[in-house]
Amino acid sequence: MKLSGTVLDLNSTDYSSTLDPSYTMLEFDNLRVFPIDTESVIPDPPSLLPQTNGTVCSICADRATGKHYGASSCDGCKGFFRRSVRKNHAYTCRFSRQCVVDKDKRNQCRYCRLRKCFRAGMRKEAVQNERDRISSRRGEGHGLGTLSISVLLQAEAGTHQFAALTSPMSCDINAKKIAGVGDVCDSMKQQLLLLVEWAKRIPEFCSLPVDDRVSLLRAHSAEHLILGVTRRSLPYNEIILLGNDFVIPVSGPEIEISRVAARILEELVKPLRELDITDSEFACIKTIVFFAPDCPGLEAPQTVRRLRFQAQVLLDQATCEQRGRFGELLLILSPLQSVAWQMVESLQLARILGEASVDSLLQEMLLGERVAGTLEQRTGFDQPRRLHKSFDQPILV
Amino acid sequence: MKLSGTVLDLNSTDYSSTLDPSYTMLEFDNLRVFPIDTESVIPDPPSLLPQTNGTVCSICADRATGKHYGASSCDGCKGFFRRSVRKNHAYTCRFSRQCVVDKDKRNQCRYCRLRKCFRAGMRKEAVQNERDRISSRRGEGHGLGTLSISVLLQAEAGTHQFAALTSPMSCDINAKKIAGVGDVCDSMKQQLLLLVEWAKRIPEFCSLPVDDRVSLLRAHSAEHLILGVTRRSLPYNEIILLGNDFVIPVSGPEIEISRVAARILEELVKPLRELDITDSEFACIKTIVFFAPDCPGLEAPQTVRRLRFQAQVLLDQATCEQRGRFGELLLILSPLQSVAWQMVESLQLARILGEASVDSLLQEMLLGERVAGTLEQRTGFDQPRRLHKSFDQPILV
DNA sequence: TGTAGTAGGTCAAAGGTCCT
DNA sequence: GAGGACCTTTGACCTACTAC
Repeated sequence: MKLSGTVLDLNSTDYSSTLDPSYTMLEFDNLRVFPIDTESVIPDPPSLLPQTNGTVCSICADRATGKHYGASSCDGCKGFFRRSVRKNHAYTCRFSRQCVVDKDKRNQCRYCRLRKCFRAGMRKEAVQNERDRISSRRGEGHGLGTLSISVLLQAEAGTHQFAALTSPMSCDINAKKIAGVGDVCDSMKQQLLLLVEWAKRIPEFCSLPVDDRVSLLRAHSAEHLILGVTRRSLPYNEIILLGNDFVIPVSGPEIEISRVAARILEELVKPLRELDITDSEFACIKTIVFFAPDCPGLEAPQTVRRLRFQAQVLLDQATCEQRGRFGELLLILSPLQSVAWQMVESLQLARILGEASVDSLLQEMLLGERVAGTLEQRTGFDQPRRLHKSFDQPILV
Repeated sequence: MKLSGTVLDLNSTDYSSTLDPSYTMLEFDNLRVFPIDTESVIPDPPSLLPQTNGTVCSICADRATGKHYGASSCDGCKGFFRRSVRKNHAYTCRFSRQCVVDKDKRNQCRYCRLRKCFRAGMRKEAVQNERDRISSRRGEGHGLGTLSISVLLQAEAGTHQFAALTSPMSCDINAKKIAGVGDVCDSMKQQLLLLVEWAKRIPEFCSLPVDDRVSLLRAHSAEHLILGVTRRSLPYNEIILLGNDFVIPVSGPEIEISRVAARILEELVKPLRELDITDSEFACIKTIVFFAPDCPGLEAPQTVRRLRFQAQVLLDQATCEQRGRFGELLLILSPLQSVAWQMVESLQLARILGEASVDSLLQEMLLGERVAGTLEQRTGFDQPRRLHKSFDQPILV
């Protein structure tokens, strides 16, 4: 820590641009409490202020001495990361894994500091063995698998963009309308189409036989709906937020719907919020759910199994060696499956009672009923098929 | 952290910025502002101190262990200064603030000792905030984790012994009889009672509130049945082996039953055989399934969640760092849950069709129907309850 | 051949631990 | 609870290797 580093350094840089915005926001919000009006506080000589992102440690906001292990950081965080990785340290947080990591407090919780190192982009592979050098610098594509975090994150981002065009979300949570049964069905339909869009952005999916593509899309679509609504609802306690900007309160007028909403909040939102799940982790989980090798009628189950294997190894990496975290995330899949089934049952009931008019897409994907060619039509999968009989090339954008 | 300040900093006139004005330091402050004795303004020159400079504590003349907080000092004075500053101690001198501070008498007046620390050049700014705990030394008993592999293996072994007494198994697989619906129900009942025996052998289970014990036993009993039959059937390809020595072939006379058997073989036995699952891993998985924190109506869900966490960390350890193995094992839980549900549905159907006479224990544990006191009666959980109203001690052997 | 960038290493002086 | 002998961690500063 150099002398010039003061609290005022915090003013100078837009941290959110250098860090994954999904996790530390809370901490940074806290930090920003003081410095919003910089001009009025002290007119610092420009020379003392870090000019670029590169001069600030993305872990603790101390002055950075360069890029280390993949993240711009100070010597302290650099040394801390190296020691932690070399000695294979397993720290535990004495609090609730939400400790603030800044220049002053960085030594107060090693668990949270190490987590922040990983999240800022430090990679343990970059720490070398004692007394030896890595020969090839640019060896970035580590691993056997073809799936990569970046592909998954891009697929996610692309789909979100796509969704933003379709249905813009309002800002004020209190202004949102409570969903009726019809709104829920609309949202589900919309989200299922987004799932197809998402899948199309994964090259490994596109290389599968067309029948397997359809099978996978149908197999766990309900879980994907629940997963999506869970992610969207992470900030809330009493409501879940649908993709079409409607909300479902836990104590709403539709008993059956609210029951599912309550389970989503209790069994999924709550634990995931406590874990403070990252975007990468979410992307991996979605992929793990998607590539379901037990899906009935699969032509290439071993390929799907291999893809799921890659995805779970990616998730393991994404959890940054935090003791128990990988397991806790995978264990979310059980309640996810359970809640998804309850949702499907509710939908079925609603249809029987005549409360909901179930679209043929919902019928095929969620209720598992064959409606001739629905999925193929909606997704454009059938077109190339007409062209050549044994089509198995990537089709889509 | 670079300590740019030198001993000479004490000469600076702005005492208020370096000294806490609230208590003892204020007096020292005053001493400097109105110097009664001029020596006290500047740190004692090393030459005036007894013996050689670096090896002697400038406060008490004990052997120094280095420079601490700006003054060459012994560990005692170092620790004393840190504690005093951290805790903001305000000492007072019982005499006339002229106490001798040497190795023998340094503990006789804390006021004079602290004053001498400051005068020797120690600066309170050099004392940092509290850090994270190290706990590398004594605390290997990792306080939280009570669950251990050996307890789980013993519970397993004990239950198997118990089972061997009840129903001995024949050796020749070809000699075994094909199970009818009644045999299946008998086997399930027997296995459920064994599940209770197993649970009783886990002290952490016995320490739970009695209602939670009952809830956990009911919650995932179907999965435990499937898990048991999976393990028993690991050597086979075309049949599953029940606990009462009957078998179910995948192509048997009972279509509904065989369908479940086929899924068990395909989705559970096959992948677990490929992984060559060990006893320890199996024991952990069983425990993970058992301690289900989302189980409805739990009094102590956090305790159950902690136990499951311990179990999954144990499983992680049991996989011996083999890349991807832990994830593959946890991902078995999805088909396990799915197959278990299908089994329950089949059972329900069989009961409705009058094919099976479902015992009240099965009814309560598998079908989730409340049959007054069945579980409590069968498992002996009610006896102590009758004895005292608010019973919550471990009951069983 | 130099220089920027980022690995690796060192050790004084912080920290914490735990028995007395 | 405080003292202090003893051990761990931190981080400022340094060297070394590689790519341009």
